[in-house]
Amino acid sequence: MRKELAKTYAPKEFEDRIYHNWEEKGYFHAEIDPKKKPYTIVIPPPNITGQLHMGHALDNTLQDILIRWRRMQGYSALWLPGTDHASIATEAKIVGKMKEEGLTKEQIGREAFLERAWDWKREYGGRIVQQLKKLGSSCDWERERFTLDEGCSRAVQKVFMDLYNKGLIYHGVRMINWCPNCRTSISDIECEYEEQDGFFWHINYPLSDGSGFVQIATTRPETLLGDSALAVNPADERYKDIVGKMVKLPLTDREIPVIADEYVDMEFGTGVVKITPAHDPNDFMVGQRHNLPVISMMNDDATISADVGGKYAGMDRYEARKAMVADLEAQGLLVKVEPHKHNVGCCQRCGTTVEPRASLQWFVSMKELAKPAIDVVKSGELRYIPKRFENGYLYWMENIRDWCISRQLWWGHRIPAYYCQNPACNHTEISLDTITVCPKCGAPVKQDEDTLDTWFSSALWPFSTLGWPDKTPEMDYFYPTSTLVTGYDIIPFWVARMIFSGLEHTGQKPFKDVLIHGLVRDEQGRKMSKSLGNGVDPLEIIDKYGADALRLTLVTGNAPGNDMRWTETKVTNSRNFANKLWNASRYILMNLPEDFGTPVLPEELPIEDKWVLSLYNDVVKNVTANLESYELGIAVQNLTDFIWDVFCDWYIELTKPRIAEGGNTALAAQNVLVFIMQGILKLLHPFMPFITEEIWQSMPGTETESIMISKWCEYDEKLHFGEAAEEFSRVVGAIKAIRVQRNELNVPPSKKVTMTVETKYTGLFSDCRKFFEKLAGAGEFTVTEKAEAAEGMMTVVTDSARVFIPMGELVDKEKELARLDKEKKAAEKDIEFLSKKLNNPGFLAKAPAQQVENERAKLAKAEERLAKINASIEGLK
RNA sequence: GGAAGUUUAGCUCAGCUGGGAGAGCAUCUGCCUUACAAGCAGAGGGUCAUAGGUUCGAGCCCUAUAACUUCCACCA
Repeated sequence: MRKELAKTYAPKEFEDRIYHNWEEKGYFHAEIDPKKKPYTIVIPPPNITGQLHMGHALDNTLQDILIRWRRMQGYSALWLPGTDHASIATEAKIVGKMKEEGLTKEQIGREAFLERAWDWKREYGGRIVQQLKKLGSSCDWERERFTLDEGCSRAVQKVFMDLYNKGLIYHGVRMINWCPNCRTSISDIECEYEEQDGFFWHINYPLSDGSGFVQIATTRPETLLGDSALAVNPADERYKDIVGKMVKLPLTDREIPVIADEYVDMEFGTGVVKITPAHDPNDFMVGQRHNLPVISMMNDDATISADVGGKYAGMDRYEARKAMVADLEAQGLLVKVEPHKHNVGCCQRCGTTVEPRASLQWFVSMKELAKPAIDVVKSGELRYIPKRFENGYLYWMENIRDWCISRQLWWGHRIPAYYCQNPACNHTEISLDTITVCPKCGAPVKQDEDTLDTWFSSALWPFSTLGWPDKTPEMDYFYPTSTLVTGYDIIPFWVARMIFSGLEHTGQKPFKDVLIHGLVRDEQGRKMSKSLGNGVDPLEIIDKYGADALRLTLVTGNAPGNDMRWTETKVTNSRNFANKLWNASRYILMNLPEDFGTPVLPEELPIEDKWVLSLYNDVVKNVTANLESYELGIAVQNLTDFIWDVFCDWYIELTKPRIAEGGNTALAAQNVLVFIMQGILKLLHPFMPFITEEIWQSMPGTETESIMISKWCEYDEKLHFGEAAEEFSRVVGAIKAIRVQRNELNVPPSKKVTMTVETKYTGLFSDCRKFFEKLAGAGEFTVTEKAEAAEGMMTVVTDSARVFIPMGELVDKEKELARLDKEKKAAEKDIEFLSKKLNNPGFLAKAPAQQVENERAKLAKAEERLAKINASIEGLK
């Protein structure tokens, strides 16, 4: 039983119902099917702390379009969904919540804390999934995964162990970025630089031998407590004599040497640098070269440590800075203070100024892993769309630094390293299973307290979700995945790491294509952000306009990799299009006989049917080709243009007189209408899944109960009627030209006028009489091979016809002549342009034959038009 | 300091391998034509940032310049 289509387009009435129905029927589920080719997308797992924003909406719309399209094409299309545990973000949320209760995580301990975190995950982790469903995402929810679930955890441990055994993971003291607020290390890319106004403090360090002072300049005077040396450039004549001498470190009783190192820039500051190996990456390297002690002067929360802090111990870093500067000034060691703009590293998550810090952490050694990941892109085996994003990727990979993967957090994958507590053994064992005693000496072991960077687990996402490290049928069938869709902002964080991880652990690239999209910005082109409060909530938009309108908006006029601006008028346009489609369907449905079945195209088709079928057929080809090349914006443009301009504004109008007429001509029109409508719905389904389904289910003769499982359209040679299409465009051209003139003379559309058409295509125009009546306001209508212009007649000239319309006083002879003269000039200009081209020997010799042929045809048309204009002018005179 | 992107109609943007510039919105004109006023029929509006070059032919390719944006690096 077909469903009646509601009178007005009200997406809220059916979107949720349809989604539930799809889910119930299991259409989202992808099975391993040897008869089908696989097409796989793994979702960029949203954070469990996240709420759906426009970036998600765009990202998931693109994925859903690709998946739905491939599914309809007959692929076993798997869209594998899941969420990310988001270690720092989630832990911060839990810690924040506990703070409200007056608790810290240390107070309740690791186990209780993790319990709370899991509770939180159970309660809120599914929010984003529900929101993705609102968008229409056709993910295989039966396969939903979580980066911290058992399988993913096993993959993480296995990878950790393998890399460790290969010597690609090491435990060591290196310079890392420390966030004093999150109380953890963060990786280099999690550190964002921000220009801040600061100061340059010039400080005198007294020479130990009392022979004077050495002036240094620093932006972080408090780090002086960790100084191990002063450094000058070996080539610097100014300081030649002091190299090797000792200076007294102010505010302390330590003495430190003056050393010489190439690293020092003679031009900058005073040419003398204080070396603080524990708190600056460059100083750390200088320190290593000169065997300087690494003196840590700060605690985890950026307070001054008790070991070296003296009276400043326990003070916050900025408090200490103030106090120390005051003390230096009091001692006369502060020379001057200059304002200084500099870039300060900030924690990507919380914005706190990070503290560079030498610290014992786990690292992935990157050089060797990066190499195949570079090759696979360079060789074109794995491609970015658009290609330009390969530059940034390759640059990053070629200049890769080791990846700090340990985090001083509890929510995450605990590092599977066990340290023997027997100092004489001191063995480190990496184990997939929990162990309590050292396999070497039998002494008790202690597991590393730290967890791994969230991105360590997301790097394995394309294969950990398919069952790796086990050899699963899923791995065999769905891996490597087909397309990864994501924004350019996480190429280094995620895409790059998946690529080298996939190659290293599975021996295969994790995906074939990476489709990159841009950011959705606000109306003024600013990034949407929480702090600016300029974000647009996709759920509100769905509520107001429907998910289809939102999806269409996000994909229309957007090229891969480009940012787009959000404006609400774009959504209303999309909604208007949906409304158009809705009403076109209503027109078709209300004009069908009760017993209408599957549409069948008659053998003999009238010319307008051939015309529209031909154009439709082209759309099938173009939409498919543009989807193939990831030009989703162009594909949808092809579709909407055809549906609105050709199908609705022309073809449906053309069918009205035929349906009124009844009989065979009506029946043919009904069949063509339904045939094309079903095709359009299918082509549009990936972009606008809900409305197409709702209409589909009210269409007669559909091949499947749901459009989701219908077969994608294919270009059909039998529907190509090139000549008929060309011929019918003459009629369209004439109707358009008549409309222009009527409009110009302010003739109301309702006023019927007498028309005499002079043309050599008399059969064609006679057959199309009803269209002139319906669409051009023709009353009496005569077609002849030879007619004459006369007084009081409007003359409409096209390439293929002259239309004479007696308008009485409405037509002023002089004005008519002037208008025709203008058209004549235009035609002459065309002819001149085309002749010049065709008389150019270079053009004739070098342009492709088809091009020359096109230009000749254009010239012939222009000449024909000119002849008609001339004849009309003569006739009027 | 390095790299990339953008610059096309008043606004937001398309324009795929080079063949006389497009859409939507906005503006103006006329229409409640029995699917749709969330609509229909029309109109106006562009030295495709600038200067060179390649080519028979350039919005598209090359070089330089300018403005804006972003990413990377980060000098104490």
